Amino acid sequence: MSGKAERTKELILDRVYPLFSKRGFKQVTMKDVCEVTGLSRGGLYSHFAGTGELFEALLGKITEKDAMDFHGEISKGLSATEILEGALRLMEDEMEHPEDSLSIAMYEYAEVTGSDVMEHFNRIWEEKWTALIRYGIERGEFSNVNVREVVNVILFSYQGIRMWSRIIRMEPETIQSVTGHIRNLLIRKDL
Amino acid sequence: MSGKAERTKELILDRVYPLFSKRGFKQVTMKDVCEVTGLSRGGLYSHFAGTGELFEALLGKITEKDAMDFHGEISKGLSATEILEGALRLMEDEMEHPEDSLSIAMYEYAEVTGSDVMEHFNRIWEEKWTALIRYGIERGEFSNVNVREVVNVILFSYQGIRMWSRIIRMEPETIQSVTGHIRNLLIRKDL
DNA sequence: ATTTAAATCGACACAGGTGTCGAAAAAGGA
DNA sequence: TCCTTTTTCGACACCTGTGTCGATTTAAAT
Repeated sequence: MSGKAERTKELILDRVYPLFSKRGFKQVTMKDVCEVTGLSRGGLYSHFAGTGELFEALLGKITEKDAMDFHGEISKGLSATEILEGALRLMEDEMEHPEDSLSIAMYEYAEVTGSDVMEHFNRIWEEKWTALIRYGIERGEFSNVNVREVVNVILFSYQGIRMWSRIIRMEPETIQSVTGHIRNLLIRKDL
Repeated sequence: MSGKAERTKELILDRVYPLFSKRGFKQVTMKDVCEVTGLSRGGLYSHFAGTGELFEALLGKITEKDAMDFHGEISKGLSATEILEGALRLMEDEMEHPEDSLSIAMYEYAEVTGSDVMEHFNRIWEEKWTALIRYGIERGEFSNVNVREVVNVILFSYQGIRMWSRIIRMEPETIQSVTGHIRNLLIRKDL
């Protein structure tokens, strides 16, 4: 009788996503999960040992769809500038709608459990941006910037905005002024 | 008998600073405060109604010493470059020792209570950096950058690093690569 | 030294979360 | 249909924090 259990697990994971994306990790209790799934405490615990295990399972399910795939896009013959524009648009979307993303929950999860999920994700994004900028410089589309510096600035201002948009009112222009800066840094104007 | 109460309040505020700076806001309980002050629950509550009020009092006491006073420094006849170097060093120090600062606690406090402390502080720093950069441009020391863009990048990457250094291992060079970028952005090399 | 008001104590009731367990219900193979 | 195994239920005991309050101690004015 394995079918039922699997289906229930799927149901739980589906229902629980908005909970974590909107509230973060710490603010989600098993009681909330009960309400949103219609299951009882006992029913829940026979699938997941707690919110930690639940969130890990959710992460495992989500991680696969990887939003920004430079290498794939490069091989599709896109220019560095085109890829950059796509990436910046993605960043803007996520920064303007932080409630749809698990980033904050991941941050809190890492904070609470000491897990290294964030180091993992951070490294992935670092590598991707590094690859993109190198590619753009090689092709002569981008200025010859210090790659390490610019990558760090991109990643940290991105993360800074994400965290801060939770607690201070953030105008879209503020976000766009940062992505605009990145664009100006990279794209050569002397062509 | 007003003297005693005042002294006890001072004692509490002194003892409680490291608690908030090291653990943030949410992770500090009245029990912790009891331990660190030697007072009992009742004794504490007759001074502060809870960790919220306690933290607010701490903020009020701290706010006065304002680390970065551009206008004062400008009137002392310092060059924009000198002020910038001082500010960057301050940023580096705080980013390398986040456990000595109340920033994280303030962030969490704002998150939990919906208070606008952070908006306030954010605006202050925004104004100060704006003033500094304009000053540097006027004096011909800084490049003619887009002020708004650069100020936002500075503030957000600063805040991003501060948040993230809590959960991922952060090399000093990483931090320096960001302050280095700011320096390169601003200081003219064509002189 | 006495008195009075302020400051402190610590036991208490409460709130909201956790994880458990035996009993009940549902699923699906025979 | 019946019987076994899986799944689900919800009451339970526990934990950790909160804020309160009458009793007690301490400070300082007279």
